[in-house]
Formats: sequence, structure tokens, C-alpha cells
Amino acid sequence: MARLQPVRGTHDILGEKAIRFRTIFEIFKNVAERYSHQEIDTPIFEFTETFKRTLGDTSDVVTKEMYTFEDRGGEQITLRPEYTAGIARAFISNGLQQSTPCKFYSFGPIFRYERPQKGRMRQFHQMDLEILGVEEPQADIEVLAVAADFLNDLGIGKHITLELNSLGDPESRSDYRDALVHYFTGHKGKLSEDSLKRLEKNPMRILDSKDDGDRELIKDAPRIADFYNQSTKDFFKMVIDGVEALDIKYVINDRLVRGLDYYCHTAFEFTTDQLGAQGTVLAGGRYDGLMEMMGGPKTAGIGWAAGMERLAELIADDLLIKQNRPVVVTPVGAEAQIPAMKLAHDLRVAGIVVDMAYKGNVGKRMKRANKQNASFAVLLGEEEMARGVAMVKNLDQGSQEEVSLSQISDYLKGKG
RNA sequence: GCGGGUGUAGCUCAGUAGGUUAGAGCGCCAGAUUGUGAUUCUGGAUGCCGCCGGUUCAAAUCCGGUCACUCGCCCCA
Repeated sequence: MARLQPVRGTHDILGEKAIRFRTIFEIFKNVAERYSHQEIDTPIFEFTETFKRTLGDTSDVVTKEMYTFEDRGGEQITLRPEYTAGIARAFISNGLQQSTPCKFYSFGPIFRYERPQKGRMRQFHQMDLEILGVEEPQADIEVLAVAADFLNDLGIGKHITLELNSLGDPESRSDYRDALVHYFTGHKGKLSEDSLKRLEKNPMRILDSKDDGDRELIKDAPRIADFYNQSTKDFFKMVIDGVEALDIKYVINDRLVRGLDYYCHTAFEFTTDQLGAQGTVLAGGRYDGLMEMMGGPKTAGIGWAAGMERLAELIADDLLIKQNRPVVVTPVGAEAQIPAMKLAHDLRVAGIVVDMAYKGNVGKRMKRANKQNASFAVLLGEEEMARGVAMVKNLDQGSQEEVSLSQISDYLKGKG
């Protein structure tokens, strides 16, 4: 038993969990298509270079979290640790710059070699939404609207806060970064060990620190809004005005940052306090610099990803897709086996969900039917066959009546 | 990569001044009911007490290691 465990940080999805996943995906798909997004499914692995080049050599994802291996042809392959790079690659591979704007959605597994904990797995699943080729803030607004609608349709909107920030255009962002480095370098002695490393690699991340000492310093650190140039201010105002017009609740969080260089302007996270340390349920931002960094044509982009496992913990039970209750066909006696199978088949062809056990006497089969939460049992024995009928039992009420074989499917559909 | 907690039946868990045959509930199987489920009653099987080693006449119990799960840090969905 001990050896037949799933690989650390992976989980089997079955039973109620599978239903939760499907429920959430259906709702996601429904919302995305309402906004006229198209499905795209890219491979779950890409050349390692695709992720390395876009995520940067200093990011944690690239330096220690990728599942990378050499395939039999000697290619360096990586299981995707995020969606955007693969979709951007597909955009370029398929020459889609001809057809912008592209509005995509996708769903599937993501892989990161991390220490598992609540809401954090090595294989997990994300729903992803992207708009490619739109520089206007209207795309930012729309993408936020999809997210808000999605969470509302899941019935969890009220437990979730939208945190919004602007990282500015490259110029604003670079000025701010310099100011931050200058400020924190002046207080090096008071920074936590982790933040000293961040100062080297990714200074904006210091703003995220949970260390008390760091937080004291952060209070007086330069604020990003003071470094916005006019075009950044205009852009961000458009986004905020749009979000307000659509009545989407939000708070500005100017400590919300993205470490990677290709991010700019809008950055956002939808968070909850109901999941322990991993409170982010959906997050994204604008990445106008990404395509060029990959060697493609300069193309704007904005999008987000939502964590399936985290959402699955939040949704209410009554939201789950109802399972179809089966009708159970039960032969009585050996001679009824084949005729019962024929009856079951006819009902299935007629579109009814039917199950028939493979063995057992009537008592066993009825017990099994009950465990399956069957709605009806259809019993077929010698007596019924002689008269061209079957005994149809309502398992909720315990009542039963004979129904002519030719009318059973209509009878069951009428009651179902 | 770093720190805390926990590993006993399919599931939820009892079980320590170390002691003989390791327990309960739920679930599962069988029978009462060989043409009728749920309820009820009767009976049954649950198991290398995570794994390896040590202490001891004797270890589920004490010690060391290891693995897994879990919570947090880091990072992220």
C-alpha cells in the first residue's frame, strides 16, 4: 500500500471532487463564451526555452519550480508552470497577429515543483483567460468583468476582494524600481534576510513581505503612484472608471506587484481570507512586453488565471451539477437476461440513463439499485415477458405498476 | 530549500508508569428475505499499529533515522 501512493503534491480527481471541477469549468466556459472568448488548448509541455525566456532567469518559477527533462530526442522539455507563455507561443506559431484581437480561454493542469501545502499542489489546474492584441484599457476592464462575473456565478463573489494596482508603463515602472532600490539600500541593515535577496533580484517583491520589520520600512517607502507619468495615469483612470461603471467592487493595493519584466499597467488579484495562507483565487495583469521578449511581433496582452483547486474549496454544495439518477433494469431469472439487456439497450437509445448489474438475484440487484440512488427499477421476468410488459417500481415511493414494453421509455421520461 | 504537527481497519478515530489474542462507529460482505431496495435483526472479514533500525525477557506504546501527509515561511492559482 505504501508504495502505491500518488506522486507527492498530486491528487486523484474522482467522486464529488470531479463533479466540483466539472461544475466550475462549465460555469467558467459559460461566462467566457458569453464574452465571446474561444477555447484554446495548448500542449502541457513546451520547449524549456519558451518558459525560460519569458519568465526570466531570476524568477522562482524558473530557478526552482519547473519540471524539466530531456526527451528521447535530446530536446529540453518543461511541463508548463503557467499558461501565458504557451498561449503566446501558440499565437506566434499560428500567425495569429493577422487576426487580432484574439480572445481565448483554456483549462488544464499546471506543474510546479513546490512544497505542497493547503491550496498548493505540484500538479494543479487553472482556468485561463486572455485577450491578445488590444492596447486599450477597455480590454483590462472587460477581463476584470469576466472575472467578477465568473466569481459571482460561482456564488462566492461576496467572500472575495478585488485588489487592483497599476505597475505603470515601462518608463514609470523603471523609475519607481530605481527609487525603491535606492530607498531600501539606504535601510539595508533593517531588512529581513529574505528581503535582502529580493533587493538583489526583485526589489518590488519586498513590498509583499510579511516580515514585521520589513513592513515598518515599507510604510515609508516610495509609493508607485507618485511615479506614474501622464499616460500611465490616464490609462489607470480609464480602467478604474470602467470598473466602477460596471459596479465591480475593488480596493487599490499599491503593494501588489509582479516581479517579471514584461508586466505593465494593470495588475490584480481576487483574494479570500477563507483558504489559509493561499488566499489568491484568481490573478492576472497586462503583459504588453511578452511577445517581443519571445521573439514575436510586438503585441499587447492581458489575462488572468484562476486556481481550480482553490475555487473548489469555496463553492457551495447546492451549486454542484446534479447527477442523473439511473433507471436500473433487473432481469428475474436466467431466461430474462438477454431480453433485459435488450430492454436496457432500447431505453439507453431512447436517451435514458440506465444501469444493469452484471450478476446477482433480484434482492442483490435491488440493493445495488438503492445504493446507486436509482429512481426506478424495471423488473422483467417470465410472467411479464409472456404479457409484453415490465414491472416498473418507483424507488422513492415504493409503488410499482406494470407498463407495456413499448411504452416504458415514454413512461420513464414522463416521470423523470 | 527552512520550521511546527501528525502517521493504528476502506473512512473517522480510541488505545502510554512497555505485558500475552489491538478496539469502536461508519462503511463492506453474508444470512433472516432463492420475484422486490432503504428500516430492523443476526453473523463475518477487516490490520506487517507508515517503513528501517535500536533499547528490552517483552514495543502500536520508549529512542534514532527515514518516508508520507498536514500547517506555516519562501513563492504563487
